[in-house]
Amino acid sequence: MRLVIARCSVDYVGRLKAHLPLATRLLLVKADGSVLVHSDGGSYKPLNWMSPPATLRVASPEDVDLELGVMEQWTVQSAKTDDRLIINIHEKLDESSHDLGVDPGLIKDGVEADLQRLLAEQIETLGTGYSLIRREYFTAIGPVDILARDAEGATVAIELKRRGDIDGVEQLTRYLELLNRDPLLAPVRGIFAAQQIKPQAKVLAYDRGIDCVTLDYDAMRGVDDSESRLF
Amino acid sequence: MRLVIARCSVDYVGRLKAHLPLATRLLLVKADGSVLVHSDGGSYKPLNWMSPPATLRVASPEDVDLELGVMEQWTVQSAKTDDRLIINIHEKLDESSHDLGVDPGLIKDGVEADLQRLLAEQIETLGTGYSLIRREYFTAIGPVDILARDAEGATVAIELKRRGDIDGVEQLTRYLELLNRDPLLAPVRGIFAAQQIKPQAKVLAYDRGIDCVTLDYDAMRGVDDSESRLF
DNA sequence: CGGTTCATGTCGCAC
DNA sequence: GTGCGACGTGAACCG
Repeated sequence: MRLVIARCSVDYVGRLKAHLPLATRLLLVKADGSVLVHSDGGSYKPLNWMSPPATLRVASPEDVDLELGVMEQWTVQSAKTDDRLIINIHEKLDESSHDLGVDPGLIKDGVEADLQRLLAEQIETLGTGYSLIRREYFTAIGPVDILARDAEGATVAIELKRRGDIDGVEQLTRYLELLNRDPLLAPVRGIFAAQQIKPQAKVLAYDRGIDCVTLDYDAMRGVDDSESRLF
Repeated sequence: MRLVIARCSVDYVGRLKAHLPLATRLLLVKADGSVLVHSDGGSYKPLNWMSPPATLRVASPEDVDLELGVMEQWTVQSAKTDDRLIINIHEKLDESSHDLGVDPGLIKDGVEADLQRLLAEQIETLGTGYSLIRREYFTAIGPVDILARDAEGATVAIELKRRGDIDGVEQLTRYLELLNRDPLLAPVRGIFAAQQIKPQAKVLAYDRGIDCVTLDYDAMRGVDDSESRLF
């Protein structure tokens, strides 16, 4: 990993065009040729960047650029697409290089997959008498997160989200339309389950006869035995 | 901006939990208190991070951590939420600090707004005799990108995307349903216009009587006079 | 390799 | 501040 603090301007040409005027920034060159241009604010997203795999070519500036004060020109070329990043360096304020080795990677807990596993194990959270048919019930247009049976024996399709948005309701609607064409399953009800559900997603859901359920992940994990996987 | 190369382990607790085992990484502390943990690979997304506003507190490790080899413990606390990042530093390999100043920011060209402006100016791209009614035609469920009239005088609702996906078709469908309830406008046709349209989005669109149009941004910009805004 | 869906999405704009 | 949609979305998973 190479770190350069430099006064530079940056141009990106690819899926769109973008330009960064002359200013002091951090240039981060990773081992795979990717480059990140960071300012001292914003969040984790760089001002501009090139994704790996890419190659960095360093060149002396053309005369016209030289006169504008460019001391070095970097061209970062994507190996797969014709995306290109051009960095005109006017002044290098600091530079260092470090060997970091391969990272063991991130371990996560609490993503949708965890939520799905917990809800499948605790399907009675939705109501007394509910039983699981199966997770990831496959249809022609994609898998339904959970298929269950309610106390009356009716089939229930459950769409699960961490954050319940209008998209999720549309998705569940498409599944329900398809599932209800199957005489062995029909009639199929829908439940939209999420940790948070946006008001208008709720409105749309109820308008289509879909029930909404807000899930408490911590409570559900508390019930589960294997709660302490991470620590 | 502060840069530290350190052997460290990282734990995040917030919307989910995440853990990074001990390894050598770059720790980047920005002026607004945000922290980025980068490895020497992956892409521009850090392995872990804390978004601003946040505060970094440096503490001596507890005895139990000290015995495990921790020389310094960073706690990065989000100012708005109770998200927290804990970085156990075992060894600092390098450290530097730089004053970057405020960045003038990124200038973009070629995003959906540019596409919309160009299509509105060149509405005849869609067919002879087309005329613009207005951009961002407001409805109760949101603005229709472009409302136009075709050669026969029929109203046309145009949904514009850079990448045409199934979502866009759903969105346009909702608009059409609503617009067709208005006797002054009905009947309203739909056109789904994008730089690229996915095959199944096309299938869904045609199934609903929506036409698809693929747009050539470079050609449209070429027609436009004010092509050289960026360079 | 393409298709689909999730995300600690982030970001910017309009209300 | 909040809601909403675009994004060079990126990243993971699955065929």
